[in-house]
Amino acid sequence: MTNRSQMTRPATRPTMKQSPDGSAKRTRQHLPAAERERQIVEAAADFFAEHGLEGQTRELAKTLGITHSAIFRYFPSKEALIERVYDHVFLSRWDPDWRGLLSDRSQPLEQRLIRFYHAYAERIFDAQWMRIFMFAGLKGHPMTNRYVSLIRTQLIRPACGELRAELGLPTLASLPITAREEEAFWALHGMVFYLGIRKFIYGMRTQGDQSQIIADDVRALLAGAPFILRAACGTSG
Amino acid sequence: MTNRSQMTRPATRPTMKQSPDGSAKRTRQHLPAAERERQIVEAAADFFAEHGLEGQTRELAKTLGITHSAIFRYFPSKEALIERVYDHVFLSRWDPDWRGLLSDRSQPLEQRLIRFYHAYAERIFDAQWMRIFMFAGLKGHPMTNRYVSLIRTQLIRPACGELRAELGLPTLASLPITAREEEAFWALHGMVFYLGIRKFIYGMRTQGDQSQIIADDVRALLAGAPFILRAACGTSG
DNA sequence: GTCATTTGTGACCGATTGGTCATTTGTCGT
DNA sequence: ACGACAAATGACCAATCGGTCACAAATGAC
Repeated sequence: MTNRSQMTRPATRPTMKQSPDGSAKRTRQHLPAAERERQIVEAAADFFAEHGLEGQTRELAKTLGITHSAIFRYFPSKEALIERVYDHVFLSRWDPDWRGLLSDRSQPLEQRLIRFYHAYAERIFDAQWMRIFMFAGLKGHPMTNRYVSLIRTQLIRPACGELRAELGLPTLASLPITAREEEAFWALHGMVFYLGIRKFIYGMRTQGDQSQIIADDVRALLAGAPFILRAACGTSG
Repeated sequence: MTNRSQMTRPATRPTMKQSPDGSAKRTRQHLPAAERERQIVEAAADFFAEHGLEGQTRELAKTLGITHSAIFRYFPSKEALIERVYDHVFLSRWDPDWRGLLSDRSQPLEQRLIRFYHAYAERIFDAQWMRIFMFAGLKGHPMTNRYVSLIRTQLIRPACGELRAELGLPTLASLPITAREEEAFWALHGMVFYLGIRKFIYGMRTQGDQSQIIADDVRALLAGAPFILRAACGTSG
């Protein structure tokens, strides 16, 4: 479980008051609405990542030291809270600069892909992202489709174009992209993504240098891809 | 959603009786205990695969045309039913012959891996397997760990040994396996597995010839693996 | 300090949940 | 045809769920 929440959340532990009998007792704490809302979303992201989207609001509230009624002051329904969690976890974790990085022909494609997947893994390899994404996918949430489209238009297809250029093959504009060459880069994506699955869904402890592994993955694919692309472009299937 | 259940389940549609007023009315159906139990497990596999392990027993019962009380005649608790579903879905979907196939040096490793992953995909690429496995993983069920161990001992490590043999590198017995070379084959596994994720978790419609894709994946990895293995064996890291 | 504002509480609601059990009803041997 | 046994039902239970609301209690402006 990530500790990001505890690190970014300001230290607002409930004040303690001394009871007449001497026992410490936490008093009710009133936070500014905006701050409390932030806290709830962040805590909900951790909570739903761990317990699934069916986790109870009462238990979530307990991790915040409030009652579940308080949550409904900020969100009209649990579903609305979950949508906010989606936004919080997924929105703008995709760096628009990555699109430029992939097309930067001043460095070899191998280097670009290694740099990209290094940065990408850095962004999405945590329990919040990986697990909530899986929960959402299993639930059939449309967010999943939006994400897949993003990957295809911003990563897979550009990468196909770049590899064609590096191999001196026709451009995507002149020769339509084939399913087979798209699949080559989906394969690379799967290699990296599966690292995250093993770690955050299977709960395997990671072994080996992740940067090394990602670099190996990229090099392996680029070693085999020329054969695939030349065949795919030749037979167009 | 797979139709396997409907195909293997015998045609035992409830008998219809004519009511006095002329409307058709289904009568109560008494099945032999063993047969009903089989039906419940198979229906539960489909049901939980679609709705998740938190799906209600009442709804599951509805798909069988019985009441949820009947389920508890055969299973002491919902949890017990789920365990039975795990067994039904996962047990003996791993073909022990695969271990021999991987070590059959009468054919090149490329062919062996392609044949293996073709058969493997055939077995696990359905909604029951893929989705229930993900649900179980997210839940932290120990079955996941057992599965990963199986893959490692029966697939990853043997494959590493075979590739070393094909490249004329030291045997696993003489030079310990490294995390880096294991990761090479986890990468291949991830490529194939991610195909299933896209199809059954993301709900993407498949495009392209799956056999072709798997063959491309294997060839790509084997094209890049020699570099990885030689480096890993040389530096032992 | 005082008081209005607004944050948070706790009791409550109705629907849903897994699970139980006395009763009903199909099925099969005779 | 008929009884005995097993299979299935439906009413019921207690716990849990998301959500509401009247009220209590911090907080900040003055």
